[in-house]
Amino acid sequence: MEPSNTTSARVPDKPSIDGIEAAWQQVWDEQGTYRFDRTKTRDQIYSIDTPPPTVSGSLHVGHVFSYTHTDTIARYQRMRGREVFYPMGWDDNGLPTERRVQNYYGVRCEPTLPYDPEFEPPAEPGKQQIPISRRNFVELCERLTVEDEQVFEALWRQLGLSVDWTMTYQTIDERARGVSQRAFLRNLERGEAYQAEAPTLWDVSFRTAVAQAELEDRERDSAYHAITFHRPDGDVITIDTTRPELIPACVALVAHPDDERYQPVFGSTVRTPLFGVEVPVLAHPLADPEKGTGIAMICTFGDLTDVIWWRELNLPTRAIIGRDGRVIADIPDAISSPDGRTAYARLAGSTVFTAKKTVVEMLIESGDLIGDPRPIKHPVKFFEKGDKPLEIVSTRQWYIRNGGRDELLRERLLARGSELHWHPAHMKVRYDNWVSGLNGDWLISRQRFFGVPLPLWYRLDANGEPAYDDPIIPPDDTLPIDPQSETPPGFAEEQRGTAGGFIGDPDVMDTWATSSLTPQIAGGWSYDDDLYARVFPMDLRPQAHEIIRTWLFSSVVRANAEHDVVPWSDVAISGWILDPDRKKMSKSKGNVVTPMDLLDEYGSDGVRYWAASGRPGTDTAFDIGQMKVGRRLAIKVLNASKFVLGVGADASLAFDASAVNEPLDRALLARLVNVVDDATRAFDDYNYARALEVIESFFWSFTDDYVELVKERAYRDATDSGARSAQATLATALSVLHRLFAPVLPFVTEEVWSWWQDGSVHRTPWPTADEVRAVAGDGDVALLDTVSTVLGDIRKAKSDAKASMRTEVTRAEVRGSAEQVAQLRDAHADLSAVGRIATLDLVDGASDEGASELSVTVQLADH
RNA sequence: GGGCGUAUAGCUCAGCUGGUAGAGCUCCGGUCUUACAAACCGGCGGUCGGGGGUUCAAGUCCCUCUGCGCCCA
Repeated sequence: MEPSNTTSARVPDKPSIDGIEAAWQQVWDEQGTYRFDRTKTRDQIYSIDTPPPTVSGSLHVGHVFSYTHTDTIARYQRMRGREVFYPMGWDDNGLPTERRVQNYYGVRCEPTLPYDPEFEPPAEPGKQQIPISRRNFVELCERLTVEDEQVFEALWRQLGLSVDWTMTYQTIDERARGVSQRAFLRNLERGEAYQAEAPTLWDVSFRTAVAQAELEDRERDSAYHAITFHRPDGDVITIDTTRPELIPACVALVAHPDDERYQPVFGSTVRTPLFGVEVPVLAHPLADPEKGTGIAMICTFGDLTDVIWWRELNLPTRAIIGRDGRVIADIPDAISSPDGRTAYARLAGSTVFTAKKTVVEMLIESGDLIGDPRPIKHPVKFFEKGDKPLEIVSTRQWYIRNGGRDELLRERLLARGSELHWHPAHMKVRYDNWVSGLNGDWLISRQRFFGVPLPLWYRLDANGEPAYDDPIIPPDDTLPIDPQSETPPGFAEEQRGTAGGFIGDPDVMDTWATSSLTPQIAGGWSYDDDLYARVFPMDLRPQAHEIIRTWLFSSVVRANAEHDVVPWSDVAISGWILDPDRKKMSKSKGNVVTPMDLLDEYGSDGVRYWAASGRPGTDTAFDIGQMKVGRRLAIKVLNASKFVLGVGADASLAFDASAVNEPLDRALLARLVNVVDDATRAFDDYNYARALEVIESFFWSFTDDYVELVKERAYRDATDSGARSAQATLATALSVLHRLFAPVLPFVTEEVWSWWQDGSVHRTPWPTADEVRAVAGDGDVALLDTVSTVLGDIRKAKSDAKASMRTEVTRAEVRGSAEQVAQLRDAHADLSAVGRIATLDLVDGASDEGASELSVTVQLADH
C-alpha cells in the first residue's frame, strides 16, 4: 500500500480495506499530503473556520457526522486546485472542563489558597473534593485537556480528516489568549466593550453570571398565591404571585394603564404584607390584565420583566437574594417596622425554597393569603448547563455591544447576516430571529477559573475601594497577561489588595468571547499578519444549528467590530443525528456506540458514506445499514478497480480519445460527462449528498451493466481495436471515478489510485466535464439506456426460468423503434456476448402498435 | 402564541424550474457468471400525512388541517 512510482498497475491479489486507515494515515503524514502551503495567495486559498470541539465533552457520532461533511468540502476544494487552509482547534474553555477536572481528579478550585508547586492529585478521586489553588486547578485543566485532545485527534485521523496537523490551536493557549485579550482591549478602546453594575441572570450553583445566549426556558410546576396588600384607607389590593418569598424585595405594584379596575389606585400607595413597606401602585403596558388579578408586584428581581419595570419606572433596588441563592442577612433599609424586621429575620440565610414555605406560613398567620395556592405550569429561565432556576442579582459585569441595546448596530448585524451565503438558505431565519429578539448586550465576563482572563487591573483608593471606571490596561506587547498573578506597570506585587494599591479583575471571558475569534486565532491576526492576509476573511464556517445564536452570531459581531467584514463568505449548517425512533441522539439514552468502534467495524469510508448521505442541514437517522452499504461500496471500488486494471486498462490508455471508437464506449463516457457536471455543481453548492448520490448511481450501473457488456471484448488481444476502445474507456472511467469518490471515500480511493497512478489522488485535479467530453466525442447516452434495458430483459428471462446467467440463449428477438434498433446494432456483439445469445435478431417495429416500447423475446437453450 | 423545516414502499431516503412514482436496505426466489458469494441476477412492495383549490396535467404550485423536529417569545 505504498504510493506507486511507476505507471504500471500493481494490483494486490487479494485487495482488502481492512487496516487501510492506519496505512494511509501514516503515508499522508509522512508525505505532508494535507500540509498547508502558505506561499499561496488569498485567491488561491480556500480557508475553513473549523469548529473547535470541546475536548472535555464526550465524543459522539454527531462529531463524525458533521466533520465528515466539512472534510468532503475541503477535499473537493483541494482537488479543484485551491490550497486548503483547514486548521483544527480545541475549545477547552470554562465550565465543561472545570467540571470534568473536578470529577476526574476529585478537586475543587479555592481561589484564596496559595499555589502548591508540589501538589499531585490522588490516583483515585476521594469522596471529599480537595480544595486547591486557582493555579493548581488551571494546571490540572491543562493536563487533562492535553489527554482529551489526543483522543479526539486520533479519531479525526482515523476518520481521515484532511487537516494539517501541524497547525492545531487551543482556545486557551498563549496565542488564543493574546488574540482574545487584544481584541477585547480594542473593543474597549472603541467603546464596544463596557462594564456595568446591573441586574444579571445568575446561576446559584455555579456562582456565575449567565448570558442571554446560554438561557433556556423550562416548564416548571409553580403556583399562584393570592396575597393582599393594604391601602391606607383599609382596603386591600389582591395580587397573584408565584414567588411570595420575594415580598420583602417588593418595590411597587403594577397594572396595565388601560385596566379599568386599577384606574382609581394608580399613584396611590399600599403596604406590603408582613413587612409593612410602603410601595407605589404604578401603570405599565407590560402588565397583563389577563394574568392573575391583573396587578403584579415588582420585586428586585423576580424575573426579567421586573428588570424592565425597575428600569423604566425608575424604581429603587431592594435585593434580598444573594449570590449563593439564599436570603441575605442584611435587612433592607426600607423594612423599618419592628414586626417587619422580625419577619425578615425569620427568612435570613434560608434558601429560596425554604423562604417560600416560611413566608406562606407567615401569610396564613397574618391572614394575607387568600385561599389555597393554585398550581400552574410556567416557563422558568435556566442556565442551559444548570439545574436550578436562575436568580437575578445585581453585579458588575463586562459587556460587548451586540445590537441588543442599539437599533443601528442591530440593523448593521442583520445586514451582515444577509451578506453570508447560508447552506441551507433557510437557516438564516434563525440568525434573524435571534438578532431581532435580543434585549440586551452580550455579557462576556464569567466568574470562572479556566478561561481567558479579562486583562485589566483596578486601582484601589485610600479606602481600598476599586476604581472600576479607570482600569489599568496592560501594554499591547505584554499580552497575554494574567492580572491575578502579574503586576500592573508602576506597582509592586505587595500592593495587591491594599489601599492605594491595585487588584486584578477576577473574572474570565465567556467561552464565546474567545471562540468568536477562531478565524482570527487560527488565521494569525495580530501575531502573523502574513498568514492572516492569505486566509481572512475565510471561505467557510461549518457548524451546527443550535449555536447560530452563540458561535456564529458572536463571530459576526467581532469581525464586524474589528475588521468591518463578515468573517466568512459561506456558512454550512449541519443537522442532528436522530435515533431510530427519530429522537435526537443523546448520551442519556444510553447510547453505547463509540465513534472509534464504528470506524473499526464498518471502516472509515463506510461511516463517511453514511455521514455524507445526510443532506446538508437536515436531521439524519443514525443508520448502521447505511454504514454497511458504504463499506460494501468501498469494497466494490476495490474489486472493480482490480478488474479494470486486470484487463489491460492502464494509465497510458486513460483519456486516449483515438482509442475510443465503439459507440457503446462513447455512450458510457457521455453519461460520465453528465455525472461530472452534476457532481461538480452539487459540490459547488455544498451539497455533498447530492454529489455522492449521482456518482454512486453511475458507479453501480457502470459495474453492473457496462463492465459486464464489454468484458468479453476487453479480454481480447490489445491489438484488437474494440478491445483497446473498451480498455481505454474503462481506464478513463476509472480515473474519473477514483477522483469523484475521493472526497467521500478518501482511503479506498487513495489505495486504488496508488495501484496505477503517481502521487496522491487527493492532490490530483478534480475531473472536468471537458476532459471526459474530449474522449466521449459524439457518444449518445440514450444508446446506453437502450442496451441496458435489453440486457435487463434478457437477465429477467433467465431469472424467471431459474436458469444460470451463463445459460445460452438460442435466439432473442428485440423489437423497437428504428432509432433503438440502430443503437442496438451498434452494440450487437457486446450484447450477444454478455447474454450468450446465439442469434440476436433486431426488428424495426416502428410500424407496429406501441412501437416506442422495446419488446424482447428470449428462447433459452436447455439447461 | 409567531416562525422555519419535515411528512413519498416495512426501514433510510432521492425526486431540480409541474407531464403517467425511483434507489438502497429488509423480505422472497434464483445463480459459485474467469473483479467481487460480506458477491451477483431477478421479484414482491406506495391511491406520495388528511381535505380543498389552480391546471389539459400536481408528490411537485396555492389554501387549510394533523403529526413530528427545531428556532423565537
